[in-house]
Amino acid sequence: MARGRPRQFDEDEALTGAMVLFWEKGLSAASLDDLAIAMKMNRPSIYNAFGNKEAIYRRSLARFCGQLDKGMQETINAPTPVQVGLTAFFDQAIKVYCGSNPQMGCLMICTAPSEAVSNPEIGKDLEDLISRLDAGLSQRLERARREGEISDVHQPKLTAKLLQATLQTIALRARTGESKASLRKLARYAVKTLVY
Amino acid sequence: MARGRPRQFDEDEALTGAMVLFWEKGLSAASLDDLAIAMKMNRPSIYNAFGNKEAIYRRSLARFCGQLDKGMQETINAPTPVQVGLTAFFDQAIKVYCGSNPQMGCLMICTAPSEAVSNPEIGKDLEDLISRLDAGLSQRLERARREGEISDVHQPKLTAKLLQATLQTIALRARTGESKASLRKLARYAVKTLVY
DNA sequence: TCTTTATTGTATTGTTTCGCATAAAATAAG
DNA sequence: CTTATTTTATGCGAAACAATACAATAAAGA
Repeated sequence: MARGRPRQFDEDEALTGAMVLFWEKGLSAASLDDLAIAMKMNRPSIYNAFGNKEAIYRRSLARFCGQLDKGMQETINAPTPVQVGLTAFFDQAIKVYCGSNPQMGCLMICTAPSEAVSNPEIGKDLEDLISRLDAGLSQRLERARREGEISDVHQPKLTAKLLQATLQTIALRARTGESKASLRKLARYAVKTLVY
Repeated sequence: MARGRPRQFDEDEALTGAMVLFWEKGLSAASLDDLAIAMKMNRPSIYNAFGNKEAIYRRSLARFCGQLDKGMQETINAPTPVQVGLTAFFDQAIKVYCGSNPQMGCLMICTAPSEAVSNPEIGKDLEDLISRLDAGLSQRLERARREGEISDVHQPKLTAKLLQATLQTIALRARTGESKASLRKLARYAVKTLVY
């Protein structure tokens, strides 16, 4: 098997390169030449292997959000108090948002909205991520309430949205260069204020 | 005075048209042809009167944020209880974010972040708006605390950031088509939960 | 009326863009 | 060794792009 000429690029590495490019520039401002450099491929190979720019962008989104969602499920559903799990989740996100190159924030929150109106599929991708995070957070809060970990006054679905709001402001503030320390402080205050 | 040939375009109307275009598409995805149509001008006149695309985008940001900031100062500093002022501020923002054409959200929050890394001046514009809103909200909360309107447990600067987080999530959710009713419910819950 | 000043519209600049056609290269199967 | 299959690399071409040159136009001032 593997009939023809073997591939010279590593699919995973190429997609990672694409993701980093889009993370920095968004979809519209990234050219195919940028993309070819970032993926270490030439344009025809890109089209052959992955399709056009938009397809690769959406695939980058999917990969990024998959990791984010999975990270959330793991940290907030770990066998720890709900506040500990949430704090761990925020800390993890802050690490990604202020990662290697600071000023990055969240690929989805910082680059998809500007495309979302003229490209409804990207709008749907954004909506889906928001819904999934709402649902995951809300379920964890409901369980915490059932198990008597938090007060009855909470409306889990709305508190979940405020926790996601915290995540989003962290993403946006990271993009403007706010420090990890400041963002961690904000995250801890949010958990303390919203979940008790 | 007004020496030469009179202008055929209305400066204010042209800038409004440009703002609406950028609000929908962001900076990079909007072409000069789009801009010429939106501003009802031809390209040379645009350059002559306003400079290049980026300059017009940043001017649109400034105008939009000026209105937002002014609206906030007026509503939250009105002679009403702090919760009432905050609710009015959110309601006003929701009206703008879900205005004429729904799915718009906030010009700054939804379009500037994607440009902020490759264009530091836009990053600065974003940072400045966030700072101004933080400051305005924080000052109002401090006054409320001094005047015994809210509890001593609050840290005004951090609570202000969570209120802005609420504003930002409203902007992002509006961009994905979430309904006014749902956003208003979220805003009311945020005020109730964060400011007491 | 003639000059000066400013805006308009046409037309064109050179560049960048995307997507693809084509041929060479490299491997597996027959 | 030959054929079939797949990826690579050069590079093309049409379209879109940002930005400007230039002449025509329209008003104010002298």
